[in-house]
Amino acid sequence: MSKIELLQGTLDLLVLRVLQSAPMHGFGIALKIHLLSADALRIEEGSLYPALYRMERKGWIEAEWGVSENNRRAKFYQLTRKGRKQLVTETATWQRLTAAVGDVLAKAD
Amino acid sequence: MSKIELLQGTLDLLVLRVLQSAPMHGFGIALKIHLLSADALRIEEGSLYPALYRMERKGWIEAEWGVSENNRRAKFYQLTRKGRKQLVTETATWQRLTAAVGDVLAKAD
DNA sequence: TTTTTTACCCTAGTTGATCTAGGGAAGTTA
DNA sequence: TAACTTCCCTAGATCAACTAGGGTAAAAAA
Repeated sequence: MSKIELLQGTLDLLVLRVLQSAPMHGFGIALKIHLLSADALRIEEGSLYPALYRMERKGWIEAEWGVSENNRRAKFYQLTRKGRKQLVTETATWQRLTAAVGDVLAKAD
Repeated sequence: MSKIELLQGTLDLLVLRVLQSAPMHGFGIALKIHLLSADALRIEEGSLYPALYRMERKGWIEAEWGVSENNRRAKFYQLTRKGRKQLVTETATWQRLTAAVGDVLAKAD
């Protein structure tokens, strides 16, 4: 039995959006999403790291090893130009789909 | 390469909501969602019928064979008490998660 | 100084919803 | 009678997310 803490397909969007504000390491991305969503969204590491690889492979983000605020070894990700474009289209898709679901929920009678 | 026309996890919610207004057969459910969403959501039959079985197996809906408006053999589904409860909780979850994603999108800077 | 905790990264294997790509039957229209 | 529409069904593929681990090194606690 698996808990669903995330609408499937939104993780990429969330990561892209958080990275838009600043380059960040994986652990930090998860933390920030958790905080900004007021505890509503939890990103499991087993979801996050594979997602980061996918996105890197697609050329949306790129990584660089560095040292974190806590003096730990960390991989910092930042958006590429392609990633910025992707963020725009995914945001639009998100708006369109959620609006559509909202319409059905509101008007079904 | 697969097109994503739906946020994963929303199909059950949409079906439950549409059935709340009236019992309906599968084909009609798909049509109604398509119409209400102004063409934004398309339910493939290969997604819909397995979903209906799942939901029937979970006791959220129940089926009865009948005859459609077009004089065709059709299976009419309606919500059970359990299905109505499920609709309430899934609607709440939907609101919570989309609001949370909205927060991240809005406040990430 | 040793132990425990925290911060960070990684991955193999499973699950499960959705899609693809069909097939079939029965009524309607041409 | 052929073509089209409406309606139902299913096997197999895909792929994102989850489970459930493992590892290293710094920091904090004992």
